[in-house]
Amino acid sequence: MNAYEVLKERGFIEQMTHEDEIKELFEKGGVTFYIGIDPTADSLHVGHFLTVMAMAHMQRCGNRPICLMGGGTGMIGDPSGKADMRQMMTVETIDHNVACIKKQLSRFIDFGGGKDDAIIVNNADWLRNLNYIEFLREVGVHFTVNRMLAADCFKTRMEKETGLTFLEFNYMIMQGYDFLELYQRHNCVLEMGGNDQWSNIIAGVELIRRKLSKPAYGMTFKLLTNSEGVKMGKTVSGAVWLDPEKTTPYEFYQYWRNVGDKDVEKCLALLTFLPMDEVRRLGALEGSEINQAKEILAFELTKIVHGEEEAQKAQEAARALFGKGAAAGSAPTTELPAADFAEGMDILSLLTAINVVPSRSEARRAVQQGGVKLAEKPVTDVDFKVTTDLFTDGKLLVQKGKKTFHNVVLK
RNA sequence: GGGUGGAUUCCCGAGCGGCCAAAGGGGGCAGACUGUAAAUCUGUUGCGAUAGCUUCGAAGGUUCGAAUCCUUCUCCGCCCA
Repeated sequence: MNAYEVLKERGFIEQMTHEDEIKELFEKGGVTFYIGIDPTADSLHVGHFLTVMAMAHMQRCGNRPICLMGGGTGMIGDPSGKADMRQMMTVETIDHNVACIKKQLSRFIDFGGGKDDAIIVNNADWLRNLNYIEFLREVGVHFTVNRMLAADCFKTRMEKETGLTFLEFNYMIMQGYDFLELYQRHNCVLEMGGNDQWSNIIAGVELIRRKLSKPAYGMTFKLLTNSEGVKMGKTVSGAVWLDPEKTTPYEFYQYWRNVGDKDVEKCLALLTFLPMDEVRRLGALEGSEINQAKEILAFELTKIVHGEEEAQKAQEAARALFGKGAAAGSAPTTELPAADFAEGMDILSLLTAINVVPSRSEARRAVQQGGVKLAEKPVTDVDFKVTTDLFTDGKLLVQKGKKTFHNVVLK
C-alpha cells in the first residue's frame, strides 16, 4: 500500500492541490515532504499529534519527512483561525520551545541520520536574518494583496473588530518562503498540514511554481473534531498535551476513554496504527460493547505517546477505580499528617486540602449535592468529621462526583 | 488629531440610584437515567456561611445608599482627517 492509499483509507486527507500528480508521486515513493510546527508552547498537543501520525505513516511508506520548526515564523504568529492576536514571544522562549518539541518528535519519527531519514530543520536559520528590501523584491513581488485578502485564513480577523496587524499579515508569505527554501535546500516537493493551513500552503506552492517554474504540491489533513464539529483535544483546563508533566498519562488515557461513541472509529483510524480491518470492527460495536473499543483506543494512544508501561498503569488505574473492586489504583495521592485527624478533620477542609475542589464553598456544594464519597460511602453532612478510623492501612479513597478520585495517605 | 460608542461575574450578554452577588444563554460542577458515551431532566455556579465580606476597566467624588450619576485616567470599536 502506498502512502496515498494509507492516508486516504484512514481518513486523513481533507484537500490537495493536484490530486492526480500527487497520487503518481506517492506511487513512486521516496517523496520528500514537510510539515511545519510553530513553537507556541513547550509541548506538542493532540492537534499536532494528528499531523505527526500522518508523518509517521508517510515515513513507513518510504517517504522522507522534514519537520520544520517555526523558530522564525513563531516570531510573527499565525493568524489563521485565531480570533485575537497571539502574544508575542521572546526569542528565548521560542528557542526553548523548539528544543522541547524536537525532543518529543523523536519519539514518533525516526531521525536516523541516513540520507533518506527524516530531518528537523528550523526556519529561524533563514528567516531571522532576512533583508527586508531584498526579500520584498525577491518574494514580495509574487504575491498580490488582492489575493491574500481573499484568503480564508484572514477571514475571521478581517471580520473581527480586533483587526489584523501588518505583522501577522506577513505570516503567509513567510510560510510560503519556507517551502521555497526547503525546495531548494532539500528538494522538498510537498507541504502537508492541518486544514487551517490551506491558504499558507498554497502560498508556498504558488511561489515555487511562479519563481522556479517547478512543480510543488500541497495537502491538508482533516482537523480532529468530534461529531458535533467541535475541535477535540481541548478540556476546560486547556489542551491535552503530550508532555506527561502537563497532562498526566492517566488524564491522557481518560480523555480518550471518554470520547463519544461516534468518534471512536475516527480516532482509532487517525491516532493509532491498528490495521483498518480491526478499526472498522471496533467502530461497529454497538451499545455498551463500544466501551471495548474505547479502552483499546485509550490504551493504544497512550502507548504511542507515553510508552507501554505508562499505558498499562493508566489502564489498570482506570479499571480499578471505575470497576467495582475499587482498589485505589494509582489515582493521585496526597499525604497528610496523621495528627490532623486526631480530633477529626472536617470534610470541607479535607476536600480543599487535597485540591479536589477549589474552595470551601464548592466543597460544601459537592457534599450537599451528594457528590462526595469516602471509602465508597456517601457523605452528605457538611459538618462531617473525618477521623483516622475511616482509613484502612493508613489510606482513604476520596471520591468527588463520578470521575474524580483521590487517595489520602497518613504520614 | 477631531467626533462618537463601549469596557459587567469563566464566556456571551441584560441591568442604567435602593427590591443587585447582579436577568437570560453558553460553559462548568453535582444528581437522576446509563455504558467512565450521547441526548434528556433536576439542582447548582463570587468568598464565607450564623452573621458578614469582596465584586460590575482604574482612581477619586456626589448621595443615607451607586454596576447604575459626576471628574480624571487606561484600553478598545466605529466614523472623519
